[in-house]
Amino acid sequence: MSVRAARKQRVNKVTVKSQVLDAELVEMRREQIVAAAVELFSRNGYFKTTILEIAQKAKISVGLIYHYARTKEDVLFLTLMSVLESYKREIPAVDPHDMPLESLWKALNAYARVIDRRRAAAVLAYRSTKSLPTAQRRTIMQLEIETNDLLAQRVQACVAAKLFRQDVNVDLAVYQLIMHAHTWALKHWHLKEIVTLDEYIAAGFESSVRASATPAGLTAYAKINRSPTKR
Amino acid sequence: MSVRAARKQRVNKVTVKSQVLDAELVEMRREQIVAAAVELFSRNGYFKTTILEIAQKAKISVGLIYHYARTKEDVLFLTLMSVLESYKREIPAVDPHDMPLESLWKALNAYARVIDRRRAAAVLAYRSTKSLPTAQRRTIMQLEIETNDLLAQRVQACVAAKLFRQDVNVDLAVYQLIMHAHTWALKHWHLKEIVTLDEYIAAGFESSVRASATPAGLTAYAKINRSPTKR
DNA sequence: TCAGTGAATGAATAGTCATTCAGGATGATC
DNA sequence: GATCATCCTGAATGACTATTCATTCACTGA
Repeated sequence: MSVRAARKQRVNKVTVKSQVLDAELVEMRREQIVAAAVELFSRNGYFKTTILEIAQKAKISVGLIYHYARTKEDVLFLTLMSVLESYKREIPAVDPHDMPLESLWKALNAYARVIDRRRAAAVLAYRSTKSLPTAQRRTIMQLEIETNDLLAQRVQACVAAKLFRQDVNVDLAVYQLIMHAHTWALKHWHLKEIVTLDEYIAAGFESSVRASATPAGLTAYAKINRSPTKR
Repeated sequence: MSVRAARKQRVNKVTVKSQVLDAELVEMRREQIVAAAVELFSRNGYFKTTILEIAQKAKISVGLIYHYARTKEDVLFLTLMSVLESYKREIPAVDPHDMPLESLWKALNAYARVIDRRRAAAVLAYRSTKSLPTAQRRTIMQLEIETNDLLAQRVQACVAAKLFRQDVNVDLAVYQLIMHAHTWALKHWHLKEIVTLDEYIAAGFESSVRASATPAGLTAYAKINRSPTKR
């Protein structure tokens, strides 16, 4: 658990109210709405997308959207939550057979690859989070921290195993990894010209290891680097 | 000059037309408008900011804005160009007395510090560039590349001096430095809790050096790291 | 068959805001 | 002091769109 997470404030779970009672139906309809919204928001931005367009793409009426979300902002919130949750979900649980460095490598890989698959959505999060009311924005940030913690645990394990120096700032190291992945989406227009995704991920991991590892850690890294685990 | 820049397409200089003839006046008024716009766009976002608000903050009439810009999008373009130009301007010329690594360090420092001073504006660029018509967006990207080239030259110098390995991907290394600085603005809400700006810049530089340097480079780095140049 | 309930519809409402334009002000030139 | 060029103003226009709500629909159970 990261320093930051340890002293996180209690955040009230922010939920979006629905007029519809059937929970299963609510989930289904919201998925439908969110699927349409992700696409339109990603392509045209939040403000240029109209509720009518979302309704049409989701094949429901304008009015129905307002049975499942109170405002357009609610739709944005549901959309961003769905995106960020998919990122978090994608990071695999720690495989107890894996060495700490391997485990970190796998997590970074998985994370960077979801970002790659949903690049437009990743950019959307940067463009639009600020358009949310404070409470909802905080919930988004909270989710981001929870996702980071999944990486933080693995970095921490590397420190514990003396593969990383004892004085590394775990939180900062995690942020560098996370942002490396985000950058792939944010600057894809340029990066795609100079490296492949695989090279890019490998370069980011190498940077991170070189910056933090002990001699033992570097040896372990050299081993991973040769093995087929690193596909 | 970076690989990318070498094969850049010729980009027609995109300019915003003005009804007013006096060039000096145009510059003055636009500065006035942009100053107001940066503040409002940064705080409230492009779409939530109205032309009326900009006019009031700039202490001119709504109509006058339309003498100096054809559309609201033009105002956004002028605003973003002004921000990015200020970033570029801030990177000092290479001091011929400096060693290559020192020169790179100074550039990163200067860059990260402008970003810090104008954090909200840096975030604005990420939020709003996509709201621009294609031609203008391309001009913005072009300016970003030109700024990166100022760092690329210095990284290249490190390679030439055999302080960095011959096989480093200069363009990629530059992007990591640039994004490190941007991240300070994008994730300031979290980073400010875990490091100071100085620590943050130093950490980014160290990562970069550790990732790219030859043994000679590491020695040179250790020297800089002790010297007072690194304020 | 029918009353009752929750879902779904989409036209109407109510506001907002970018953009225009008819008309002033100022100062230079003749 | 009349004419013209240039700059400036802000009320009026015309679109656009989030949100509402009166109605309709579909189903359930008795």
